[in-house]
Amino acid sequence: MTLTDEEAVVLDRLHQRRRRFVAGRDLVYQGQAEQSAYILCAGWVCSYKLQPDGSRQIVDFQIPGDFLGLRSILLRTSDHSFEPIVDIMAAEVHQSDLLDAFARTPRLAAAVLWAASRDEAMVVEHLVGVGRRDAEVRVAHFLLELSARLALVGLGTKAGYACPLSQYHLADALGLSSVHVNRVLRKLREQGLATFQNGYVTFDDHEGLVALAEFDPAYLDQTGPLLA
Amino acid sequence: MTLTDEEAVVLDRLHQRRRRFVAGRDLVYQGQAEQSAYILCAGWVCSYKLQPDGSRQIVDFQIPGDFLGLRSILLRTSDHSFEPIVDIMAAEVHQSDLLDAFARTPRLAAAVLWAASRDEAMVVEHLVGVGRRDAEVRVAHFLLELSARLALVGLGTKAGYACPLSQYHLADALGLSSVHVNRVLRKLREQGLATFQNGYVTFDDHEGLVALAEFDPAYLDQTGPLLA
DNA sequence: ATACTGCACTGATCTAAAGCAGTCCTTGGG
DNA sequence: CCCAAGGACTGCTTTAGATCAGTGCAGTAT
Repeated sequence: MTLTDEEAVVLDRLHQRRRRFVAGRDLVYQGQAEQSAYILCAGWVCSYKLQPDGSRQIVDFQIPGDFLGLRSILLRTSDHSFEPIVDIMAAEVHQSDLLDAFARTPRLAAAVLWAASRDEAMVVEHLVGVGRRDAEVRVAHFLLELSARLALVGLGTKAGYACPLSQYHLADALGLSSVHVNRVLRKLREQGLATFQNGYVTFDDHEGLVALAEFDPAYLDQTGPLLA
Repeated sequence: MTLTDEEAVVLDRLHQRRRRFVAGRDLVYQGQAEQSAYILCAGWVCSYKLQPDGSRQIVDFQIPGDFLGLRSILLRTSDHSFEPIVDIMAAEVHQSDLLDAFARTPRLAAAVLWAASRDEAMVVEHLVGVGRRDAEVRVAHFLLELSARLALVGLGTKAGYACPLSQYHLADALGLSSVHVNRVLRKLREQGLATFQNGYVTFDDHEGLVALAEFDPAYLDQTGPLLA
């Protein structure tokens, strides 16, 4: 899909208003003005849902380039919260900006919604995986998943990548206790498959890990939108 | 969002070509012509994903009125399969029809994608629940969820509803073994909360069940699209 | 130099749910 | 009428992972 001039202009305008946020404090609280989304420029964010029982399920991680909170301004079901994992930089997008842009360029609207739908599909993929695999496979798969996503934006290789997540983040994302995550990581390390330490993930045996996780390397081939 | 005449016409044209399918045999195999979606007119369908280990995760159930396979023709990631649970009637929608409709009426495209995104959000909701709750709460919640959806299309009340699902379906949807589903159903029955038997779900104590499941009755308030 | 805090890490115990193995009951076909 | 097949149902055993209750260690504040 190639953009018309007008679409390009509209799209560009969305990238104004950069702001920084500090790690740990939820985005909504910081960016109080209720109805905004963000485009993440630098840093990591996680989107999560609190369960009635107090535990939280991390639904997805956002890395630089990802859209963030799109759904919450489109369907005002303020379903998730967002926590910056490190200090981040993000471009703020007001609801009015977006709706405005959509009204003017419906093709753009379709494209954005398409992208949103695709992301959602990946989340489903992830959650399905979480439900069925056992802890070790889950962790292995997760590390590979992240690796693939990061590689797309040039933030990692087959050897490893920088990763600011704590074991608690892993636990909340994978539906495990942090204790168990720790044990599983040790096991992966002892088996010489992967090392998760000091903010860095190292693939000691990428092949072996892929095999263990039954990871499909075609995982996120970016087939562009059909809405040409 | 009110439709223009053209949009109405285009939308109408999608409802041609009704077909029937028999229970148990996958839709894709029956409707071989690879790129079609369906609008379900009568009957129940489940969409599922096979896991590498052979088990399957039922991701969602479709009831009359639901769109079906939308994603597979929009993002050609043929991610799910569809199995009719009973004999069904569905309107076939070819990929070309839809893309055609979208090109002609972008606002319609946005609306449809919006709906798709909303459905997806509900799936996420469901899967998150599956990951965290224990078996009893999971089953209770599921029965209520279904009830709410069915009530919207006039197929059930607070007293109960007709439900063609087997205990195996429940198991695959909730990520439990059928054995365990059976036990949990017995427990719910013995506690006088709900009865799942002979193709019928009866809420013996709706209040109590809602309490047990921590079910949010505002669950699926249909907030319309903002894309007016 | 000392306390406090957050993260990584460990061992021991407990439990929800899986897996196994089988019965009963209904339905439909030969 | 008998047999086969699928769904519902049960008891027993096993296991993955949670929970509890810590230790060790770095970084920062006092």
